[in-house]
Amino acid sequence: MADLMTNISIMRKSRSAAVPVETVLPADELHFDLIELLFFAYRDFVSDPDEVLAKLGFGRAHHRVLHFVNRNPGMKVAELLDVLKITKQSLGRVLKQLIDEGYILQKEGANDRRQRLLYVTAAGAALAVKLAGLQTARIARVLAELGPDAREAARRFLAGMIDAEDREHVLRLISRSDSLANGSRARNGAP
Amino acid sequence: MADLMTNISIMRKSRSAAVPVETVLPADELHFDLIELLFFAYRDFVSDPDEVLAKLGFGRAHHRVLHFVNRNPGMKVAELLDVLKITKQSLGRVLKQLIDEGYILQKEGANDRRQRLLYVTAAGAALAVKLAGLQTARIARVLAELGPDAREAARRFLAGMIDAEDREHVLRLISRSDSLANGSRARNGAP
DNA sequence: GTCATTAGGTCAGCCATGTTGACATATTTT
DNA sequence: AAAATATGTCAACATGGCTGACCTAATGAC
Repeated sequence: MADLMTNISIMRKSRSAAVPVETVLPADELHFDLIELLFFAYRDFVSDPDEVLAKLGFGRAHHRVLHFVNRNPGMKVAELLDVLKITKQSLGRVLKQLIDEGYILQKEGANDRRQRLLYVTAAGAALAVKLAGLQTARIARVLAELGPDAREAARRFLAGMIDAEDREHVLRLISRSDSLANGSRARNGAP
Repeated sequence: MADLMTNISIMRKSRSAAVPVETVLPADELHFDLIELLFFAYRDFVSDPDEVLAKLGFGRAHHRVLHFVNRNPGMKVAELLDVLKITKQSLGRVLKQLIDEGYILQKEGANDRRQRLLYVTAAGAALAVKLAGLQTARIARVLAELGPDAREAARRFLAGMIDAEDREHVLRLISRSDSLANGSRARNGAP
């Protein structure tokens, strides 16, 4: 623990020095504001859906599953596991409930009959859109307040925050969903 | 559940119509990209601290407590509860561990002796700074990639995402911490 | 055609962190 | 003296992560 304090001492000294010292991470440049803003923003960002979900006996875990299945109709269980980065046992619990209650259904893969491709039902799509609508309303209000460049700036900042190794994969997922979701939802809404 | 589908139908129709219909929330304007970017960005944003904390037997809950106490030396338990928006029982569990393991300590309030004012110890400050440094490194990389306006744009976007009722309070907390943290950490590091 | 691999499911139990409700103690306020 | 406040604590429960073990069905390699 003592070695950790060394950093602090270095940082204090660098404050009084006229020229910047080669500090590991100057305390005065810690982005406390953005760290805390991310915490508060995310907390409130998920709070609107939470209320709706609670009435249905669902939680955030259900929301994530429903959201990504809605956005990627026909996705494989393995893909969903990869996106959510949870274990199949954790996924299994919430997925089973969503299936039992009629929000998601599975179809055998055409090529590979081991696969269980995931689709939202009509009710599932409705709920997913309702929840996305709540979050969109919050986002849209902010973007309207901030002007035309805010959206792209937010996109770039958030995309940059993603782990470099995952970033391309995630961005591809997001844009692939963009093109898929509208066309396929109409066809596959109740497959 | 049927009434939920009404929205969908309206939205589908608005797609094929030449003129925009008065939709509740057009599906084509749902901010799916930002919704998902926030999910992935936040997930990775907390992942670096998580690894460090896990080695110490702590979790995210400990991180939040340590962070805000470090940033607001001498804050009251009630204030911390208000910021974190959890119950005192939940807080009590993690706070007790942080105190027992020497990262946080309490002092009786000078005016009101019922109060237990919270301070980080030297070890607590070191850990808090270390964790903030990890998150700062991620943020700094992004800001450097995006140019000089990115920081203010991110601040505005994230601040706007906070519930309107809380926003002023939170922003005051963040700026109050800015002015407090540096001066008081030196004085109160080991009170 | 057999066998290893893959996709997925399931059971059992543990852990972290949130919740409610009830109650205790010390201190301050009225 | 009584009421209100700040904090702590016990007990019980829910959610949603985790590991480990084991199962079926289907595919792919040889």
